[in-house]
Amino acid sequence: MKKYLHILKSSKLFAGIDENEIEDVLFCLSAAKRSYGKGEYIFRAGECISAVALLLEGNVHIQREDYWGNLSILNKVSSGEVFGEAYAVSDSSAILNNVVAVENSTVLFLEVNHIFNDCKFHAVLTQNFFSLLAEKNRILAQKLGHMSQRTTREKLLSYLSEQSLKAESPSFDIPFNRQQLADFLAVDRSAMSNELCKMRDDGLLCFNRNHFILK
Amino acid sequence: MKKYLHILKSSKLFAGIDENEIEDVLFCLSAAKRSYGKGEYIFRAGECISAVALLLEGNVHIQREDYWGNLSILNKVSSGEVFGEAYAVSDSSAILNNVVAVENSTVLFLEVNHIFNDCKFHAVLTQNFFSLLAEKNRILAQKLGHMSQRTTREKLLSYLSEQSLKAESPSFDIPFNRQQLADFLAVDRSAMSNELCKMRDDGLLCFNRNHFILK
DNA sequence: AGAAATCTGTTGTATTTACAACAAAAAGGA
DNA sequence: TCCTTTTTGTTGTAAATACAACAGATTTCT
Repeated sequence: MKKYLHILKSSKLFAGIDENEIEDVLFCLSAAKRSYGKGEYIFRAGECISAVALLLEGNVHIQREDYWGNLSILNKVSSGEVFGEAYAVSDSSAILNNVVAVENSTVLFLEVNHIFNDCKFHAVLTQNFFSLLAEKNRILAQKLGHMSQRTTREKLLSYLSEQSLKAESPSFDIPFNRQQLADFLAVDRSAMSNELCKMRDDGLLCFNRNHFILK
Repeated sequence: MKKYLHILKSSKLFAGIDENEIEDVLFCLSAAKRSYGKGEYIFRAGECISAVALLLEGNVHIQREDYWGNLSILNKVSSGEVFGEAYAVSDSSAILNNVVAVENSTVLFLEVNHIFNDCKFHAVLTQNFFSLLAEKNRILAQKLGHMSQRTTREKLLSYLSEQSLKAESPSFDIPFNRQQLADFLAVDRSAMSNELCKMRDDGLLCFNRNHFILK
């Protein structure tokens, strides 16, 4: 577990908690670690969960597959980030999406309802968890902003602008390849690829693989 | 304020709090009431807020308007429901969407960060607020599910199925007229209207105004 | 290095959607 | 009630997107 201390220390859930106290918190939250191979499912739609997941290592996608093999990617989770939080609290309903490891990943499960216990870290954990839920909320609202755009070009610009803003630079990498980006924005890959090139011809941006520069 | 006690009592934020204690809680949260006329803005994109809003009366839309007059409705809020919660907690960023009264409305503003104060209701308010944030989260994820559908027909079916499930009946009312539903699903109204009629012809459903029956 | 697999861009066609304009129906106000 | 406004459905055309198929480039694996 020591191996992952730096991840935990810098995760938003453990903000303000001293490094040598983290072990205590993990115990208090009945932490359990598990590893997943590439392509393995961590959660499946329909499940009910009582633990939030903190990604220690790897990358996972929150996604949905329909009968016809269409894939929609709701969100990408990188190491240090938390997922499942909205479905783990108290009386919640079943998960809506599958959660899949897109590469070998290690996950730490934390019994979220234990943070209401009267332990030493109660107050700070509660605050952190609040911020986490609120932030996830804002991320989802932002994604809805992209998805509400009517054309592929507008969706791309909306998404890329956000990424640029997040990177605080017109030059940045995105965490998706073309197929994943298309599944994330709910458009056809080849049509999207085509549109990207048109945007480049129009002088809006340039790109190479997953590196983009907005003009 | 007495006039609205039944709304407060049944709102999720005040769940588990006794009717005669509500006044105390309101005081603790520095409650402030304000009324808005139809079409008036309650919040504007870009603002930073420290109070959550609880709708006492009326209806509001969380929406965005772009340069060309296109409108996107993110969500509808009915009386008793809370909005702005993701942007009011501690260190949050600016609001992304406008919040507009679609009819005459009365709003109660509550200083959300006061629930961390050590008052008598601290624990239950915290729990309630957690559930609220988690639920809003799930609602947004569900809407993303609708918006990820590739065709207008699929979007409609996804949305209407959810409404039917929520009503626990194949027969139900939706809270939008055609234009609003189109703005909610980010499609063209006339094309959507057309698609609805085709779906009726295909025997998938029938409808009259905002009443629908799924087959 | 060489082979296999994956990723990206390109093109043409079919389908879907947006847009605009209008008519009918319903709701609201005087 | 009549008039006005709003809402909904309808149609045709233009534009955008999905779909399929393929070629070149890049990465991965042995």
